[in-house]
Amino acid sequence: MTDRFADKLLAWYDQHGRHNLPWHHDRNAYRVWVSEIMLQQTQVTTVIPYFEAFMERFPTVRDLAEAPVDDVLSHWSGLGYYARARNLHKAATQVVDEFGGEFPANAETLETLTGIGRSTAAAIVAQAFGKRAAILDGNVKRVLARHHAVPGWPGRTGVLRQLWEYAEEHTPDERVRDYTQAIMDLGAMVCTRSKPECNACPVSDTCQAFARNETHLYPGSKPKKAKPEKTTWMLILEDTEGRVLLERRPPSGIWGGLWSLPELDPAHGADELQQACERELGLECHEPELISGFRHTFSHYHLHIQPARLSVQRQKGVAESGRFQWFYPDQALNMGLPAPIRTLLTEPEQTALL
DNA sequence: AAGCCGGGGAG
DNA sequence: CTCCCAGGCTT
Repeated sequence: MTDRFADKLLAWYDQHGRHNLPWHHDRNAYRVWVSEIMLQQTQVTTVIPYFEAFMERFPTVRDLAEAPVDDVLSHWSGLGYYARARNLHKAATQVVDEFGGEFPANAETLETLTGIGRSTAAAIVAQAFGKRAAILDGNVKRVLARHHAVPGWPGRTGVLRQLWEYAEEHTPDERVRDYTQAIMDLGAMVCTRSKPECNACPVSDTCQAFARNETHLYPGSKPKKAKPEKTTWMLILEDTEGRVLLERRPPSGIWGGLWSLPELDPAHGADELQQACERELGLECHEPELISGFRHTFSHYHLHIQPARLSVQRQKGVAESGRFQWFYPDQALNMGLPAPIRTLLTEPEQTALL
């Protein structure tokens, strides 16, 4: 490239970039790696408090590798995409067992670690080791799609390949660490999704979308499809000591590995909950108290959650075996809970009359 | 190539 | 409400 894209970006970054994010301090491969995983599909402002707490609890990759996965999930609770946490824990053991606790300094080897793909590997190589590597996250996709007027949704293979080519082309040999931060900062602060501040952009003079006054057309938007609606009963089962029953979710699938409330099929009417609890959970309960339901939206479907509280008078065996366990409220809140379940257990719930 | 996998910020 | 965020894995 002869348009000095990187030089202009770096000059802007020196003046206006974000130089004080938590993972910029005490920079090492471990901290960079954790931040990159947390930042996948997650905004910076959301990540910051999670990153701080996580580093307090797991200061090194060995601390992480030696920790119970439940401990890792509890620190991920509310952040979403929990496979990231499971993969992070697994990768930590890989780093310790296969690489003696030292992160590999090249992208190809980093990609053998669970949860690290092409862009994350490049980010670690550049940020932690200062070696040349091209990244392509959501910010960079938007900047490059506009700058080169690349049509189409970046989820399409051809569009993605074209963007990777531009990403490689613009990545400089010098100051790669600053450059990767600079192009992400530009995307986050100037070349924003809506109403970009092209007046403040250091590369607007060579931006094709800006020249055509068509920044709003790039990048192409994702084709949307309707999300199915699902419904479930969520049971707040309390024993005589004030403990609540939680169920560990299967290791894969939605909320994989997290502790959640026992559920019942929505085909059951409210008047059948007592029987169902006894038959399916082995719990003799009092009358259910219905709590106002709410809708929770996932990336690919909506879930209507209908909570019901039942006092348990006698256990007849089944529960407290395998995946079911009783917790005192403060214990429960220290577990890896899905965000809506945490809210449900925390907020003073409004009760609806049956 | 398309689906799966969360939760929240911002408009 | 919609859109998308420092994506990767599975099918």
